[in-house]
Amino acid sequence: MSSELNEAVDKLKSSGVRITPQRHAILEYLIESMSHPTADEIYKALEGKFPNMSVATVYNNLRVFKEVGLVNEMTYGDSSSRFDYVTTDHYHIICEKCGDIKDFHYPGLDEVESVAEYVTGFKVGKHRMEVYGICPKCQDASD
Amino acid sequence: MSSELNEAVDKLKSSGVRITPQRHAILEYLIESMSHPTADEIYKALEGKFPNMSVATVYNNLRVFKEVGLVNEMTYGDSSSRFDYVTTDHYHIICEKCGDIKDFHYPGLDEVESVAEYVTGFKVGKHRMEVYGICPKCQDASD
DNA sequence: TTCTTTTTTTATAATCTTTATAATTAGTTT
DNA sequence: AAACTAATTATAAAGATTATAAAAAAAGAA
Repeated sequence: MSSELNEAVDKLKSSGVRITPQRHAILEYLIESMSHPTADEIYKALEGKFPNMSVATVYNNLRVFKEVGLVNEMTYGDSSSRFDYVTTDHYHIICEKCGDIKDFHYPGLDEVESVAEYVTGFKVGKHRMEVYGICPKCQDASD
Repeated sequence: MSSELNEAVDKLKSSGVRITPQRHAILEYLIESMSHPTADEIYKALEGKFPNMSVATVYNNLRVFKEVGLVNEMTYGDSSSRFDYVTTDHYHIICEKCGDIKDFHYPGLDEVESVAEYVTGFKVGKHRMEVYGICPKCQDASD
């Protein structure tokens, strides 16, 4: 079991959340797969291990993880949300052709937050940013 | 009729898009309301003028406007997309309590785009950013 | 352990947003 | 006006997510 998974489980326990087999498996998948799956992808990926698991369980637990701060929900124009296991600060870059999502690191946009706060009078909590473009694979494909 | 609406109509005409009464009304609402309405809000707002208009018409035309570049679709975790009439470059700040969305100006994040491009090998096209916080009204309300 | 209580999961139905389809209507072109 | 094209309407369908109630599992108390 990866140390990240251990930490996540500890964080859940200390928040008073029970670790059920389903929860463990969903968390594990989120961490190990290193991807940004939809709820349905998670559901399908765990079908083998839990043939009787309900989609509702996936959604319910993703919500629980979100509330604890372990998971981030990301929404794009198309269809379904994607879920991202929260690690160190990073942003996402998304391919407009194939939909692939990659992480990239960049210092937090603190200045934007303070300007926004000053200009609008809002009390700023967080921000969201993504970059869109064409991934290397799709660039090659169109040659 | 506002000059912005005129410009928008011209842009549509020169893109070969017919100006139907419904299209005109949807555009007008987007520009004059100064808000970030959902498709359904637009539909309801125009019920008086067009009692027989179909929701599909709203969606269809929002897509047309998007393709021409007049309108931006914004998706958040909750329910439905919001549509923003594209004016000068601006970002959005969103109240986490009441959902209110305000514009604020900030220079485009060109550096983030180039870093992302360099690090990931993507060919970058655009980015998206929003700031989240609590609006002045909701701050007062919780005193 | 056994009983009781609470939480979680399952199965299913319902809701809501968005898209697809086919028929009708409106607008353009000749 | 006739023919053609595009837009709108009405409706159904699809897809994602949430709600509900019953069953199962886990935790706590006696």
